[in-house]
Amino acid sequence: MASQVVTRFAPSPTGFLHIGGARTALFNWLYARHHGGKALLRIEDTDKKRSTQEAIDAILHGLDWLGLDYDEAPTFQSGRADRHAEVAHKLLEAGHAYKCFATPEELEAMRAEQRANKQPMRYDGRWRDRDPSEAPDDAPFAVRLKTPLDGKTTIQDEVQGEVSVNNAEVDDYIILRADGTPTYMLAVVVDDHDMGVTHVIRGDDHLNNAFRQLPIYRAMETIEGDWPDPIYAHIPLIHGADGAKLSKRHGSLGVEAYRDEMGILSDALFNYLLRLGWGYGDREEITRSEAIELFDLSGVGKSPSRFDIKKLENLNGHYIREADDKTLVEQVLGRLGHEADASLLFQAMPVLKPRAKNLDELSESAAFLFAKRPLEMTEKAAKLLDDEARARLTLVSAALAKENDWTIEALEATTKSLAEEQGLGFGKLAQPMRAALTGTTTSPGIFDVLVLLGRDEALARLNAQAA
RNA sequence: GGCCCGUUCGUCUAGCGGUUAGGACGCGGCCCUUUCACGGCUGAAACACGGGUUCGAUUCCCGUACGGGUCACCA
Repeated sequence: MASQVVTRFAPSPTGFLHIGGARTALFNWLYARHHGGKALLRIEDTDKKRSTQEAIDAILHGLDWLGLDYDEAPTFQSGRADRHAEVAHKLLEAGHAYKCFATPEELEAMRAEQRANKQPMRYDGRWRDRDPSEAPDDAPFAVRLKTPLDGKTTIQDEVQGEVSVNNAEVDDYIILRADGTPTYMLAVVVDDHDMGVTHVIRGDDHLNNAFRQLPIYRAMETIEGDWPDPIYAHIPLIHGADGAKLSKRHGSLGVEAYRDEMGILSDALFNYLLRLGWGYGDREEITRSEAIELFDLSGVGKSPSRFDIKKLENLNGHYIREADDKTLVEQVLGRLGHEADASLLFQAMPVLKPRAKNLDELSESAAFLFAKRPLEMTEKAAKLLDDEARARLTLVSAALAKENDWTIEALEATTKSLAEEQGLGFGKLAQPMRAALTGTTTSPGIFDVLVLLGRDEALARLNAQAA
């Protein structure tokens, strides 16, 4: 029986869930869901100095907002140090690891010399074959993995293809520190094994680590068996618009910043991240369920991709148009910063939402509904309301005041016949109306505005600007 | 510096030996139109460079250049 697919997302809680991490999480989640396997989450919080509870919460909330759920409670790496040490000791006993008594100062001197001689900076194996009895009594020691000296290791990466590294490139790195705590390299392997992870999908900044981690699997396989190599998939990193590594300055914000500050919808970010570095023919707009159905590692590109906010916003506009009005009303209400009439907003939503590419724009476009007289005018609107325009508003106001049927159809008929009667282009009436009614020069159709505002408010706003 | 990875329009990508090199975002034009969007049509825009292999290379191989990643008792 083929083993079930198990993937994991393993962030270090040293900051928010940024775009790159979110995409790694997404690909892991999609791969598991596509194959009917398990998606797991592991918090790599072994660096106590840099890990914070705030970061853990931010990551959890970010994943939740994106709609990525996990099949088991998160594993906290910090709670598994004993198990990691246990494996380290098994490796030690079996001769796959050894005690290194070199001091940090000694190692730094070694590296300085290598640097000076332009040699690769690697541990030189000085304690690899030395008898521990040569060490001073009670001297502290770290445990190093005894990695193969020659030959080469090749992996079949699901994204990068066949990748080989000469074993000589991999030095005997530390798996257990002098204080007995495990290093990242050991912890990852032990946790992945214990969690039953079959597919390690991670950023390609870890590609070299595969060749460091594999020797642990192979050693443990010989010791106790049932430590098969995982399948690796190293996905390219995301770069900023300028091609440089993503930083806070250009796009590597936490996902909650996209939600709160930029008014991006979860569905839009999900879709955007999916298409960044992955393609499926001509498909652009892809729903969550389609994504699960279509996603595969073979569609992941090998080159880094740049973050493009314009495309995200375009997609966001699409999802705003698709979103149901009730949800959008809730979102906008939270952004308006004042008490607003939810039912009026709901009524207006169908004509508001096709015009917005993010929730801020949507909220701004709704502001005129709740504005108090006298309306604040934008510069353009004020300029538009010259004496002639005000005179026209008087005519419009008078004509509309006689209108009993306050519907789009009736108002349009009345206004258009007035324009014809006066020998005016319709725009000569509509633009001043828009300015008077909304205080701006852009809005939904003018008759939609009239109806949404209601007879009394609409006439009052028109009269306020009429000559 | 050693090692590893990458390179199709500005950006995201399709392509998997023979295509007028396709789509999307963005940009220009036109249409729709009361504004702004939406929508429709349309235009400009790419195989990094040099060698091979081959009847034929965007596609396969090797270099070069340019990007990126990684080399801790961090993760």
